[in-house]
Amino acid sequence: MDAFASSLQEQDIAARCQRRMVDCGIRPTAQRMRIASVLLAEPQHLSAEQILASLRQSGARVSKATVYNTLNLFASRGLIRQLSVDGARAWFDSNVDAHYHFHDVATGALIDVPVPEVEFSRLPPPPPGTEVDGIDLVIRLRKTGS
Amino acid sequence: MDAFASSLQEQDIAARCQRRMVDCGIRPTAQRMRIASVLLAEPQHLSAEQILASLRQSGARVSKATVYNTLNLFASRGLIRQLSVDGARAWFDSNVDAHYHFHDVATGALIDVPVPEVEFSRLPPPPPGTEVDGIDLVIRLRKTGS
DNA sequence: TTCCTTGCAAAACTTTTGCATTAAA
DNA sequence: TTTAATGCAAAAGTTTTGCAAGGAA
Repeated sequence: MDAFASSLQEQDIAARCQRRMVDCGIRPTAQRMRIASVLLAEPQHLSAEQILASLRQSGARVSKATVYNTLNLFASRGLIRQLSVDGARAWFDSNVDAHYHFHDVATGALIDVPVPEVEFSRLPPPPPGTEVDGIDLVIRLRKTGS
Repeated sequence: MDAFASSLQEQDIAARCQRRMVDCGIRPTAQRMRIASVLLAEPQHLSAEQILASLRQSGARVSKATVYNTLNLFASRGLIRQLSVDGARAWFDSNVDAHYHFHDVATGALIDVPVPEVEFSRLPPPPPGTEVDGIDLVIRLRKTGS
């Protein structure tokens, strides 16, 4: 049993990470397991630096380059999803099911919006030679009254 | 008459830029006029570096810092709109009227989608204490068949 | 004079890359 | 043994900032 998966819950997460990585054709190395276990522990949005900090705090020995390269690998294989909500940095979403987002610009908070909460009664046809690959919807929020 | 506004059309653009800057409470300095004239010449999406290159090519003497600072000023005053479609860099949209975008991920092309082309028959209520500040909708496109 | 704006260079920040080392199949 | 993954440092790319100089009110 690995040191980082000491509790039953952590073992569950680790097992699920490994299964999903293999399903995505990703070899589950030690570092990739650590990174996946942080991000896939629950539905959440984390930056590369947040993930690196979390790994360091838990004593894991993972380099910055590996974190970035691994997150790019995960995103390209569909294990996670990369978001562009602000220009400052990339956010990685552990929820790859189709969904949208609320974005509180003041706090930076991102909140998932399930697909059934949004209905389009009209959408433009894609330009000739193209088809819709996906829809990124971000509902920007401000504090009431401001 | 300024060298950069030699044609009648350029004078029109310059006059419109000046009017809009004053309306937004922005003092129309020489550099700001040059930057606004590039971006506001037509509805378009440009990066800071593209604007800088365009200015340099037309012989304007504007520093990189001023381009970035001015674009941020314009965006904060509502003269232009900053877009986050890819993580790589910020895009500045000369069209501040509400609208959405197609985004061809392969080519990077951004195409405006007018508001009437999209209808929402259902939207989630904003979380308590917040209200909707705006809706960013990006319809990602891929080449047909790929 | 006073305040605002600009330019330059340097710094800050995020992300990528080259390459030697290590680990895995 | 052969290939793939990792770590480190350096580089690359974008954006911001400190500060001196210049320009407008």
